[in-house]
Amino acid sequence: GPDSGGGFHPPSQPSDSYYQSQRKPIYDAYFEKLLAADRLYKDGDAYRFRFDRKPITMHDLVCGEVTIDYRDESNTPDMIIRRSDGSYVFHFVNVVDDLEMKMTHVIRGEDHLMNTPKHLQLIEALGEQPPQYAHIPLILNPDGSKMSKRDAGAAVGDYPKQGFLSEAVVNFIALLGWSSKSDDEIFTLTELVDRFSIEAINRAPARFDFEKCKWVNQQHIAKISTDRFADLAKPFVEAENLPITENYPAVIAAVKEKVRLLSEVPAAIDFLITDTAAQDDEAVAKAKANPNAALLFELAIYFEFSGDWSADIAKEAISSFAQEKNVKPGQLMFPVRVALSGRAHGPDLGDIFAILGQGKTVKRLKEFQ
RNA sequence: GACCCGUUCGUCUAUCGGUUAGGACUCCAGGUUUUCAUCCUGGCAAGAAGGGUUCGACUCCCUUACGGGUCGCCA
Repeated sequence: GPDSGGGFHPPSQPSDSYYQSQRKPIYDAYFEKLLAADRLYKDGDAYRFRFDRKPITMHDLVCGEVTIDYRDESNTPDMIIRRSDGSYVFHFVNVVDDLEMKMTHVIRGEDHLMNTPKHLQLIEALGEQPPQYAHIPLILNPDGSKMSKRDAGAAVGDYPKQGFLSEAVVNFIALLGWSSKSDDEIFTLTELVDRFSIEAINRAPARFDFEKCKWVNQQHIAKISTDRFADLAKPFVEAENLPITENYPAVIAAVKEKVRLLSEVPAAIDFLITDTAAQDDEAVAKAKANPNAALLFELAIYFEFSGDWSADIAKEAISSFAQEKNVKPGQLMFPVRVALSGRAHGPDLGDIFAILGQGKTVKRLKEFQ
């Protein structure tokens, strides 16, 4: 339908003209009203609305009192409201729809601020009462330039694709130009609804900070259940052609607090579910240079003859083995981690032991030469 | 160009005439965690500039600079 809340859909979408054709009788009626009030005049086959030549003051909930002087005709030429082809322009259908729907508040981007006196004039000419307006600041690119539709972060549909949670995105965007006036920043949707107020919105445009957006996302991931996290992460895992094994729940639980984006999940778990995961060459080289790397084969044997197998048992085994060899367990853990995962960072070592199982743990330790 | 709106750490922000200008993200340094991460502590870092008003200004006023928005038979 007509866009009253910012430019999110492309111009001349078929649905728009279809929508307008359905509602044409309604628009025609309002058009007749203006015609009868002698506020319209022809310009070719189109119709222009004659503005009242006086200062128009709006009382914006965010911007406060703003006055535009319509006596200056050069800056405010009478506007077309009906095109030569009989269709109505945005300003007109927008006003009529808001009136018809009995809108009480119109909250939209600041790019519409200068349109508002036009709408106010239309509403006054129609003898109706205007809604309350709130014009919120626009969001800028990280470098301060204006954000256009193609810029990163502009399309809300891109966030899920990049691995953001919807509630995290809502939370982060709310923080752009608005503050709870407290030190709290992470809010669920209901908390946000509870705390948000138009009065607390700033007037200056804010820049989009991708890093903080990711941090907010991480905070929300930490808050959701492991089950929901597993469901949300699944499409990303499948997109990387990784199998959803029966130990997927355990695998996913091991990395829940380690990722900031859902899209980071595949790379965080691949070594747990396949044997062909890419390795971090730098970490591998560093681990091999570690003096304790020479002990890994022996540790593998030690593990191999351990009767039972669990995260705790394996950790215990490392401790006692380290004691035998007179090294600190902590120093043994880095090369073990790299031998098992191929990288320097990852899940808790106990989780890795448990998920990989005794066989794979022993095998990877032995092969790490 | 005209007309609107704006300007506090790199970024998001608190402050509604009197504060060592606070918090968050990022970064750095410690600490906890036998590992990774989390977490905790500390650190770096700000009132665009110039004039006023005032006992006193980030806060009020003016000018300049800079940024954003709007000036369509687009939405």
